[in-house]
Amino acid sequence: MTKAEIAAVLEEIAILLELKDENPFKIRAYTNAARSLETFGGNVSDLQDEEALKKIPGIGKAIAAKVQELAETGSLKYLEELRGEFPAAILELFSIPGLGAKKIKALYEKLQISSIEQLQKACESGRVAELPGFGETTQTKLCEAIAKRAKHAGLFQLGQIAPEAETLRSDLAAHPDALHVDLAGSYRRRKEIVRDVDLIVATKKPDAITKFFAAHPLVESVIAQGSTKTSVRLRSGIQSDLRVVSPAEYPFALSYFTGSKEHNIEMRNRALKRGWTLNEYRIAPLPPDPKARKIKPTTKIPRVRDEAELYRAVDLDFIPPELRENCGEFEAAEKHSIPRLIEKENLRGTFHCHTGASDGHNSLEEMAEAAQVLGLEYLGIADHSRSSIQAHGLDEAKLRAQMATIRKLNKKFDGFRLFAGVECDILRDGSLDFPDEVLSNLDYAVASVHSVFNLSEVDMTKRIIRAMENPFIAMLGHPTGRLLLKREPYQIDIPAILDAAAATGTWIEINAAPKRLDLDWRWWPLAKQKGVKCVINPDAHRVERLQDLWFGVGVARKGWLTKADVVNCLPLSKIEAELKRKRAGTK
DNA sequence: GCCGTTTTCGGCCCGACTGTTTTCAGTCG
Repeated sequence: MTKAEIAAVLEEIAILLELKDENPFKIRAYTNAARSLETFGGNVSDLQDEEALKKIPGIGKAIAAKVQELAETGSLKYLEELRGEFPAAILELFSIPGLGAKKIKALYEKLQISSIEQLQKACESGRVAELPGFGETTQTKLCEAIAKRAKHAGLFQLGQIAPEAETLRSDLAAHPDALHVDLAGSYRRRKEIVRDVDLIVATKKPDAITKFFAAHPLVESVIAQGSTKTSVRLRSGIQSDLRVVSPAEYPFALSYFTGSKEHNIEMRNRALKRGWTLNEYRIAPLPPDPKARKIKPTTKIPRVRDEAELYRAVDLDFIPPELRENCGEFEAAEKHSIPRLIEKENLRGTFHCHTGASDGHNSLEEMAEAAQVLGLEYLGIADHSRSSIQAHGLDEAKLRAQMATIRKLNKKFDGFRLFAGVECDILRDGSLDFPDEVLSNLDYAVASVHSVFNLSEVDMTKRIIRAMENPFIAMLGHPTGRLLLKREPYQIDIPAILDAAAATGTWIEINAAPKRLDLDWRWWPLAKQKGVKCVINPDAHRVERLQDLWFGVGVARKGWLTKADVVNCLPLSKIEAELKRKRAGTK
């Protein structure tokens, strides 16, 4: 069982406990444990050691034993017992907005409804509106929600919604009554998957901003509208929430709605320890507790005009939004050891791009031109190799021809260079699609898996490590092969891959295409610790997509990487020597 | 069920919005 699968089981337990009307804090404990496990950087094999498990925050004795049982046997008796108490389809009701555990329980007990289909019938016959706590409006809304369910599946790739999010931000920022505007939420934290788009606006005229937002051309329908919060559905199907606050409240609102939830809880705890209460509007002194035996000393509340001052108020250095996942950022901010994270401007070139020669859309000249417009000093061309038939992979002759064209083009450039490479398929047994004498003529090669995804973890790991051991493979492309929200990663032992990368001097790619963002940010602190170098590549198949590098930088920042960790932050004058290092045997 | 500078029991973030109520429960983030 994978980590993600085990986390999903814990989530399911939480939902079933909710249906049983269990102690809400017990429910939260399971939800917390699931989240904590998802962000845990270790290996699945670590999950079989109860002592190691208990060190993960939010996992204590009881949950550790359950995770261990899952990791060892692939099933869990406790879960089976819980599942036995409700029909299986009842869980799908949680995907309907407006329905939570209490209402679902009422529907089940009073009307024996345990699936979306049954709910739809009951709504149509008017039986739902008759239940206590329900009404005509609720019944109509449920009907609408069921009809729209497929379109609003609720999860989106970051890159899918970035254009809409940025448009809303800039249009709100241009409004004369908007004093500050920011995108918050998981978008600001650069999570690879987002559920909604959060916007915070500081203003003295909240009504004007709210009206402007609700009437924006990107808004399809208004879900809820109050004095401080407006929720809408955008044309793409994603939900967007706007909060309007006063300028004084702005830093608190921005911080609060940026999250993550786990990060916020820790922030509040830190405020509580100082005798304050922190919410989305302000820091205030704690109201006196009549039960307290002695009066708690209160620290003077400092002035907070921006997020940096908010962190300073609780004795922390500023924490960049990408790190706010409660994964060690508080310890680092306390010790003044938050690294200076990589920025988009640090990138000087990139390596994994395609042209019309394989499955891309633009010529070498067009790709080179676009890279220069972005301010890059070099661009590596890595079209597909011959085995990738579906992507019109290049045979040896075509590859040689492309190489010759690149050499010729390079004579014309001033202060810019194209590197001739290939995205070489890793075949089933770990051998490469081209022999060494072909690879050795290129400036570099990316090795990637594009076929036979269903090997066992052991075989897949061996296969990829064998490819990495080839001296002409400079970097490993999209290491897990995942397609976000579409295809699961293949089974692979990432720590072993990282060890091999460190031992062979092979760079690991952050594939910046929004559908991949692979290798995932959660692994990079471990990679860095092992001395593995990162390379951020857009895997661009057309000129516009070179800009996906921005998403890759977001992943690197979430992975705590600095410009020293990312090889393509090196200028043209230094990168060539780095490319030759591995094939020369000097790592 | 987890956790610990109010610590091994007794807390556990908390405010906005909606709809069904007539002061609040449920849902959501």
